[in-house]
Amino acid sequence: MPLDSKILCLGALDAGFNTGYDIRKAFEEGPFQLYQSLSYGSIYPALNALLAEGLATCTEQAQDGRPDKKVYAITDAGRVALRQALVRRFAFDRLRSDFMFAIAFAHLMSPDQVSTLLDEYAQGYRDLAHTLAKETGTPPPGRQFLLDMGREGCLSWARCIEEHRSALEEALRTGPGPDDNAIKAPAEEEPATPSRLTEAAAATTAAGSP
Amino acid sequence: MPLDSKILCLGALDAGFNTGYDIRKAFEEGPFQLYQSLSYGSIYPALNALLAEGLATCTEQAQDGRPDKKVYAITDAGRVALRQALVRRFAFDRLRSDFMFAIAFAHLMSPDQVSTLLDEYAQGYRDLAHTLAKETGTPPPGRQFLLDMGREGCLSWARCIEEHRSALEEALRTGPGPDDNAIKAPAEEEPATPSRLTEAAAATTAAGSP
DNA sequence: GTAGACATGTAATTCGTTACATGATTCT
DNA sequence: AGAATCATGTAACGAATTACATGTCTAC
Repeated sequence: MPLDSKILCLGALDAGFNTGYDIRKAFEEGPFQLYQSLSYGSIYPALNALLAEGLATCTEQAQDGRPDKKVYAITDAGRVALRQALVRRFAFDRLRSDFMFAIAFAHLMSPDQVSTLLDEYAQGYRDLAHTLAKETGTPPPGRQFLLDMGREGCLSWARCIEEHRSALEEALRTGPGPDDNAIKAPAEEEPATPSRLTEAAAATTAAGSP
Repeated sequence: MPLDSKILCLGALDAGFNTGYDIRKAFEEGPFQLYQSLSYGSIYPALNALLAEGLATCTEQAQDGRPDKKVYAITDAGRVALRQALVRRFAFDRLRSDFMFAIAFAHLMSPDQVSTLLDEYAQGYRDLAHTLAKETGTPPPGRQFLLDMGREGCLSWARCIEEHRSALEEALRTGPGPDDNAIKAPAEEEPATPSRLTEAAAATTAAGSP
């Protein structure tokens, strides 16, 4: 039972993001980007649900050039619900990292590919730290904590990569044939036919592109 | 297009986890726990798909007391498919942290609740680091990198919490009425009736429990 | 005796994302 | 002219978790 989209929206409203469009930005580029994600397809239905349950109010605002806006606000009932959700026991953090999983199989890649991957990965975290550093204003202590942890966490993760990559890259250079084991002796059970092989490779490539 | 369950299983097979049961442990308690998750409901169908596509082989093994085992092995075609998947451009890491999101709303909690939450959170990461430190053997350099990063990353995140919590806890003590804003002046638009209020609170509570 | 480890699998449900639909305005 | 920003919403789709179903053996 993780925090669901309704609670996430309620939190965003409490933090001062008051339209569907703004809420998405809060999770995409704003203070919550590191810790949760939420897209339009979840936000707008959630907002309507909150409205129906009396946890939020809405005032429509016509604008000069721009399309009409629906400005939402959290109600007292909404704050009660949010507080209630914050008392529950949380599922522990889950980092979904395709990068790290991939690096586990460095022995299947060329050393160059590994190095490029590590460059890109570390840079991604440094960029994230910079983005978070740009957040302005004087938020309440909790959100300040969020930003501080985000900045430092990203930087120290990037530093950690740089500290450990040399050992990895060294091991790949000196270790057993790093990349040449492309086709080892075929397994004796079920002799994978050439047709099967290409079929499988083609399927994988096709699945990746669209 | 994140790495899907088939690729994840392929990776686990390459890493030497060769039954559905073992693969789950690799993602639950083993070297991958920090970076990906996968449960039985995904693993067994994925394994059968890999078998059908010739990316893995399977030998059934009857056992003394225990139930029968299906021992899988990655094929050359499987290794090609895995390598192919590792070349793609990855979606950037996404940390799902209900803890951190909750702490953003520290101003809605009692200082005690915040402190308890932070204790629990930091301890969770220290425990994780210890679990990872217990991993034995001499894995290939990529998996060693995974373990090293995991241990240090968890520890430095825990340290980061301890370093920043004092500022947060201080701000909550000295700041504006920390917890007493339970019910502020009702919003003038849409005067939330008492019936609506309790209704909403009840609905939220009910939604959380089952 | 009862809880937990070992072991595999399926089906329903719950989610959320992606893509689509619409449309004016401003910046390049 | 074309791309990007602002702005809201829906429907189809995909993917994973949860719960269910089954059964033995060992350790407390």
